[in-house]
Amino acid sequence: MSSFRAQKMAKKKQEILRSAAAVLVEKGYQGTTMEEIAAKLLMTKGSMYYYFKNKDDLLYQCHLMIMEICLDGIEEVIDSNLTPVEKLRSAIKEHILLATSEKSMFMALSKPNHSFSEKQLQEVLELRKRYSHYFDRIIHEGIDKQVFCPVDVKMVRLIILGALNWIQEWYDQNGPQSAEEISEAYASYLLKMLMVVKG
Amino acid sequence: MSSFRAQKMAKKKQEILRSAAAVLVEKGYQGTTMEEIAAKLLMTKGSMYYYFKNKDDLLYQCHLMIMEICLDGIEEVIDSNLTPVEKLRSAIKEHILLATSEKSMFMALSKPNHSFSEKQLQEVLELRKRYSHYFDRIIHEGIDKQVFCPVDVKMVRLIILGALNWIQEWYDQNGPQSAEEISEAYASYLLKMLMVVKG
DNA sequence: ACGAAATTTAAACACAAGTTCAAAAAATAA
DNA sequence: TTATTTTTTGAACTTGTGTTTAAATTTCGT
Repeated sequence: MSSFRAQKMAKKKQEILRSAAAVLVEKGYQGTTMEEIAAKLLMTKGSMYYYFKNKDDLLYQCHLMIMEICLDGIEEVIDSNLTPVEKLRSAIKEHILLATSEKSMFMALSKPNHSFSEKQLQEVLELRKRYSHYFDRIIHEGIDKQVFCPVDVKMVRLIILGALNWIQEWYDQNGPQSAEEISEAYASYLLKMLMVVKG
Repeated sequence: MSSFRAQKMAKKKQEILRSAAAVLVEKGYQGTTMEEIAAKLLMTKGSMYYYFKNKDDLLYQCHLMIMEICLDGIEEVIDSNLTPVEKLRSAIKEHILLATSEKSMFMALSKPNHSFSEKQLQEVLELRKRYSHYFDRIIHEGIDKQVFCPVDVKMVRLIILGALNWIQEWYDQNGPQSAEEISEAYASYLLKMLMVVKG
């Protein structure tokens, strides 16, 4: 019955979340204003409160949405039949494409500064941990199959994700190199870090 | 004569800048308040204005100070007689030590969002470019001497600095691994990315 | 110790941004 | 069309924070 209404509301929520994500990534948590989020959609800030309890709630759900997209991407890679090398390459490329095009990543909530409730914070941290864990699994698999040399998995994962996440700091849509080129280069250089030296 | 007074004033400015840098790194630009900076020094926010024109001026000079420390560190490395490998290792370790102990890096002003004047912004960007350039020089030197394999220097530098800068997002003073251990690991893994494969 | 200069304070002000709300407008069902 | 429900609006309220300022306090040379 009212599923039509419900759908419409859900769609509007999505729009708002997308707009919020864009501002969030560009301006950071403190710099994101309800007004700017609304303005992008030709709405007034007051009407945001019809869809979300408050700013924190909005930005929290924004994080959930972003993380969900990321997780969907890497889970597809994990479940594929690719070799560890190709899995890692895919995961890296996927991450970069998301970070540059979709322009949203877990960056904004880097440090747990926000006024998120403890429950919200734990949820976001949990999703992030799950994402990191998938990278660890790929690396482990590679080591087991002896296509990657034995390394401190956590350290290498931190290096990789650090390098990837930093891209948003300098990436420019109109810059000389496309996201595609960047991701190719990043994947090959980062993989080299893990390659066994064939004598 | 009054150089005593001047010195005292300079010292106080330094203290304020240090306090500001700490808050800045932790809270980000928008999250940094004059009150918090002052509170750390048992001062009132009003007295900050005796030393700095306004918040922007303070945070701008804060950036200059941070960049100067970074540049001093890497210039010492550049001018040394170390091999390219050791130079890069030193630069990486120096950067990590600064980022974790001194806890200040160019992070905070990542994207040019702020209300900095155009002149201030250009100055900060210029210093940052200089810092990046030193890394490029080391990598180039290694390639020329054939201890590093030929790579896209800019890309590799972005990967390295990205990985390093991201450390502040997760580093915890009381965590299991010391900054020293982290820097050792990072240096060795990142260098592997550049090593020529000896057949 | 005295007076001038330097420094700090606390209160006041301005303004931006999150939030609330009653009324208006739009959408929908009858 | 009319009545009811949903959605949007715009203004008002609140709070936090940057900034100013006059007065109080401290510092320091003589």
